[in-house]
Amino acid sequence: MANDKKMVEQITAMDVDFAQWYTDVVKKAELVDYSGVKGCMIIRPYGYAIWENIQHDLDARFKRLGHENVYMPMFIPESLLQKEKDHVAGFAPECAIVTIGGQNKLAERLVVRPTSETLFCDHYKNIIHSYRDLPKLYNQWCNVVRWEKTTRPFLRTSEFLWQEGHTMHANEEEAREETLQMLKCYEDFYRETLAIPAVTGRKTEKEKFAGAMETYTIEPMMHNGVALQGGTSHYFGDGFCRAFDITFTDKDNQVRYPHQTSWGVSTRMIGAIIMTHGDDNGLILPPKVAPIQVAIIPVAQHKEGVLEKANELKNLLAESFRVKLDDSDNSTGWKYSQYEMKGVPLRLELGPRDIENNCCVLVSRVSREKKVVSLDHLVEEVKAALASVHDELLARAEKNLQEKMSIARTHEEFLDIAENHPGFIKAMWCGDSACEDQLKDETGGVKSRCIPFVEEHLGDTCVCCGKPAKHMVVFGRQY
RNA sequence: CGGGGUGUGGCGCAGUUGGUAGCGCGCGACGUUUGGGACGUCGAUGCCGCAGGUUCGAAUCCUGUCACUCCGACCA
Repeated sequence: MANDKKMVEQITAMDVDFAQWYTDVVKKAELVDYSGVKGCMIIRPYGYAIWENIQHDLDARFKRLGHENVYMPMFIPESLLQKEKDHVAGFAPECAIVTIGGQNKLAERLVVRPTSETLFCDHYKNIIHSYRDLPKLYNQWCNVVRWEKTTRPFLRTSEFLWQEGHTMHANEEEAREETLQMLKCYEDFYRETLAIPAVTGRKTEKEKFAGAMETYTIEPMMHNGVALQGGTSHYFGDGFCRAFDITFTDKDNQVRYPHQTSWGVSTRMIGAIIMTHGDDNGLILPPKVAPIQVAIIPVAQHKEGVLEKANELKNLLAESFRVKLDDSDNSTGWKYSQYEMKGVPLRLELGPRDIENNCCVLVSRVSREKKVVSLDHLVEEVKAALASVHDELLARAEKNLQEKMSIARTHEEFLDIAENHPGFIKAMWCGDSACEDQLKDETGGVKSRCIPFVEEHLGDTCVCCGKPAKHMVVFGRQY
């Protein structure tokens, strides 16, 4: 049995065509189907179950930090969206707008929410009056619509599912703290739950969210070296509050504007999982979000006692794990491939020989090595095997991130790396967005990802213009 | 928004100089199989993207239109 042999012919190899590989995996693993509306995807049960697991984990993290869930309308009156000028300028080009209700033309057009800052502000205006009303720590799970020109399942879709946290604070310090805390929350989630390492930091002026004073971002690197903006956390200052006239009376009897944050992650994370962990045999799911953690495959299931024993193991394991016993009449080989394609982290094979010896075979999706284990300590063995899958995935992704991280000290070096070495590039930068534009033009799409929290001193001058450098920036192409 | 490509059973495709639609996979039944995508027999499935036109006759030729897709540009 050759481990390096590609077992699944329906999936295009990564090296041949990464984009096609991605599309194949998304379809063959039954995560999505295309719908009749451009850019809108049907998230199938297996894909949606991943999202549900993500939600459960993240939601618990948010609540532990004191946040409450709410639900806002999906329609925003156009005038409301226009209250904050930077915000509307950023989103206007990609809004879907409802103009007819029933049979009648609407008096005011309704924008299908691309994000809900304005709705939250409109509501906060009514419920925030005193410092005693602060902080307000709200979150909502919902869908949003952004009319994208080019779309790809999970990575960029016209409609997507996400969570958006919107908080209000009595002062700047507290709001800034919240902004950073939530980015840290995302970073922990990415590592601990998705097994994905990432670069984190602050967006440059040019890449900031429309209307924000600061945007912080988490930027994981995909297997092919391309970045994915994996989540953002924004500090707004009091800009929206001034535009929406939200005020409160502080302890000292002074009327003040609250300070605001928002933060969000979306179904795009599923795209990050696919492109970070997947291989030529298909998807590999981090155990903590895998809808099926253990697939039990009976061997020679028609033989006396095999299915009975398999069911017994299923019931035992189901107390601690998400388990599926496949007793369909597909061949065992077909089942092996099927669950590998769908990224199930652990396979358990059980046949007559195993039953005779009171053991079974565990196969990790990452290494595809078979390990014979005794049935006496099965729960512990499975637990350890799943933990090891998580660790291996994280280690592998970290290795990829390090290997594809380059340093550019000169302009020529930057262009050479951009051309010949896929991945992130660390370089010094003067702070002028003209240099960002120039580098992007010259390289055909390499943009600043962020100014990392921990900067290194790589030199004194900007990699683009040669003027004194202000920051170290991580650059890269993005999805 | 510019440039290219593709629309034919569920999926992937073939279809010659116009003659009334085929293959593989999948699907269903039965039988044999079962430790890395098994095999045989039988069977079901088509407004050939849509609308016009040419013609005795159009999947095929002409015009228009719509959708999808890839590469740019734009964008979280």
